[in-house]
Amino acid sequence: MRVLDQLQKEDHKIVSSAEMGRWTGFSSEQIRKDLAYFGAFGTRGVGYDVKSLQRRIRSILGLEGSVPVILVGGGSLGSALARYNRLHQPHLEIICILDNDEDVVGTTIAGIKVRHVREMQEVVRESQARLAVVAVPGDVAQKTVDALVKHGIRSILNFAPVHLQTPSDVVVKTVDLTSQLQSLAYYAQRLGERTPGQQV
Amino acid sequence: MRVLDQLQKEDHKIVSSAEMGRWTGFSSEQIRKDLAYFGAFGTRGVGYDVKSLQRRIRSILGLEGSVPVILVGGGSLGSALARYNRLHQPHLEIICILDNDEDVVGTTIAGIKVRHVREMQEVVRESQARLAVVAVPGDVAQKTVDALVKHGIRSILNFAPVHLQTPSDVVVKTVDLTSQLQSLAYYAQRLGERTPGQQV
DNA sequence: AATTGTGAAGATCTTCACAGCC
DNA sequence: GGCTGTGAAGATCTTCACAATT
Repeated sequence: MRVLDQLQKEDHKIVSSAEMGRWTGFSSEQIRKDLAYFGAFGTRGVGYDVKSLQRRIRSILGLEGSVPVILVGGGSLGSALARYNRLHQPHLEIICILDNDEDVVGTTIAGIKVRHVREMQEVVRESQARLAVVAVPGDVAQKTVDALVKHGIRSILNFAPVHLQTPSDVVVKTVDLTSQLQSLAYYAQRLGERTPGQQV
Repeated sequence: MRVLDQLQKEDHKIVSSAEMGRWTGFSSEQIRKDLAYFGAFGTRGVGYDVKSLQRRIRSILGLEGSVPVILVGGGSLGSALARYNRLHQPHLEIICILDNDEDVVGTTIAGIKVRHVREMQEVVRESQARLAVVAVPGDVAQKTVDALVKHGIRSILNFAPVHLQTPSDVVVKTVDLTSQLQSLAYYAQRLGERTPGQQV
């Protein structure tokens, strides 16, 4: 999606699986297999039409129209995410920030209203959001996620450093920044050793 | 590591692979296989000694003493990362922030000095850092990484939304927040379907 | 001539199941 | 009795290689 958006901006009409491979680090076969899984999108001997592929992937991802996202946690990480302007792209919209700190509730971060966590149910209902970003401390993350799931959230991007339990129809993706850095420390110490794949 | 630190804080002496599995979402076999790869750390019939396992993993990861980390990019994401206190844990230390904005250079973010990117070589040499975090705009990320590698950085945590080219002995881990959310949108739209694994 | 879409082969990762040890 | 460490089996993922198509 990212590569297609870029190519479209640069007015490229056609792109091959090999080119997409170069821009993403995947092999061309992998690109073709993954796209073919959802249908035949390309033209043999030619490649893929940038605009039409972009439209079809967007539709597969469910990124048509405006997709509402709820952000829970208005601390330093939460507000950075709210300000992170790449998240303010046409199809994803952080519609509300929920926090439990009365001093923050009522204010605005990056133009987004901060409301109290206790209004979660209302906010989910009003917005029909199915997607949430969790940026709360680890010790309240499970509780937060349980509440989100109860009110209808189906997918969660979690920045709290804990493994979350959810029903099998709710998808959680945890991004633990400290763990990421710690695992990179392993490679940083092993100087001189050369291994084939480097993008971890 | 995260789980072991927690268990140690709670004064647990012994932990089994099954318990670690519950805390991380991995199967107990997976935990045992992964640990066994580095040696026999447990005691049959008993489990793993929390403190000694913690020490051994810390040593394997190269997290003994203080590991210096350079952060490039003092924008909203960069400074949020600097302020993110879980990264200020005993063994990882962000020793410097590099930026190209003269207005930010010379200031301090979360107690960390901001210096100009042109001082990169000096900063790497002084600190002997091998680890860097890249939080710069996508269009300058490759250039930034090339410079970091040239000056001796071996592992990079990249938040720029681009695939980076590096020599095979340099490890890059890219965290593209927008892509993460976009892929979660896919699962959010598929209501009602139940699939076995949910932690993506 | 070029590039997709895809079976088949190959490689890798995960789970099973149990011997070995405390 | 309980839990680790690990070969073997099973499952999944990736690459190869080429027919199909423009």
